[in-house]
Amino acid sequence: MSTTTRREAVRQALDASAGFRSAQDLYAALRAEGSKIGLTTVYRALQALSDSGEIDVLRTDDGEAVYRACGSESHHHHLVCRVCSTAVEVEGPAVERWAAEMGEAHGFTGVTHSVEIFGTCGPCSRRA
Amino acid sequence: MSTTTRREAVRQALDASAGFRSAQDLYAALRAEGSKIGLTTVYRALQALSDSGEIDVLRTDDGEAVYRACGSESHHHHLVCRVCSTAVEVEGPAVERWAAEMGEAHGFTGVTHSVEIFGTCGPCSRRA
DNA sequence: ACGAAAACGAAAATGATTGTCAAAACACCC
DNA sequence: GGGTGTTTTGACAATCATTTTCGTTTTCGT
Repeated sequence: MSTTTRREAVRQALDASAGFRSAQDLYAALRAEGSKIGLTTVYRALQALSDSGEIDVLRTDDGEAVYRACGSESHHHHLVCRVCSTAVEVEGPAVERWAAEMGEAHGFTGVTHSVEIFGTCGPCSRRA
Repeated sequence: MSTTTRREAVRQALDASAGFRSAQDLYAALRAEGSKIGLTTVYRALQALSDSGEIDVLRTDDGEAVYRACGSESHHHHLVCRVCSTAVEVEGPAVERWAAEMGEAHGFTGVTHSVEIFGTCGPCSRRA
């Protein structure tokens, strides 16, 4: 195929969806499209993509890792639908500042934070 | 004791530590103290305690669930040390408001959020 | 085209968490 | 004290996402 091959296929599969998807999920989708890709490779591609900061990762409540290709390369957070897992990128300068201040105030160094907002999106709410 | 003995044992083990601990971890600690408790029971106790809101749960980056007995019953977040997992409870009214607003602005309903701050605490920083 | 190095994929291994199920602890009544 | 039904418990097996392992195939530089 084309360039750094299979990784591209995974990235495209992610680009094609608006929300977060699990590795197993992406694997199934790719196989369904006829790709002969292996599960191992999907995991490796996702690992590489998240290491290089090209995609975002988070953990669902039941411990499964889910991934998403994001529009902006800069720091941001997500508003995720519990039902269809569609995600909207949001920013909150105040939150960044607050987190940094809290860390400093308690003598912590190398402070980072994780913020996710969950809810049911409009369409899914109406459908219920 | 009305509220089962085993659950109490787990709660006390949690109370005794300042940070987040994993189920496996607590199980090992209890066994080390001579308790004949089973792993299954530890999980059941933690489940029950978190269901009733008596303890907080979060997932580490590698997907393991960790628990903590918190001082306040009200909504709050944590500043957690990456090294020793000691946790400080913090509040951020501004963050709560921001999360709610974001959800509303995008037509989401039943909005909740998860916020955790990570860093290396003073003592652990110095030790490095 | 040729060999080293990197990428692949199938199957086995890992490790946390959950399900099963029979035994033990308990409650309540006689 | 003895019955009897309910709840809790824990050893062990089952699940399931994620990792490892390890040949095999591709990619690349020359």
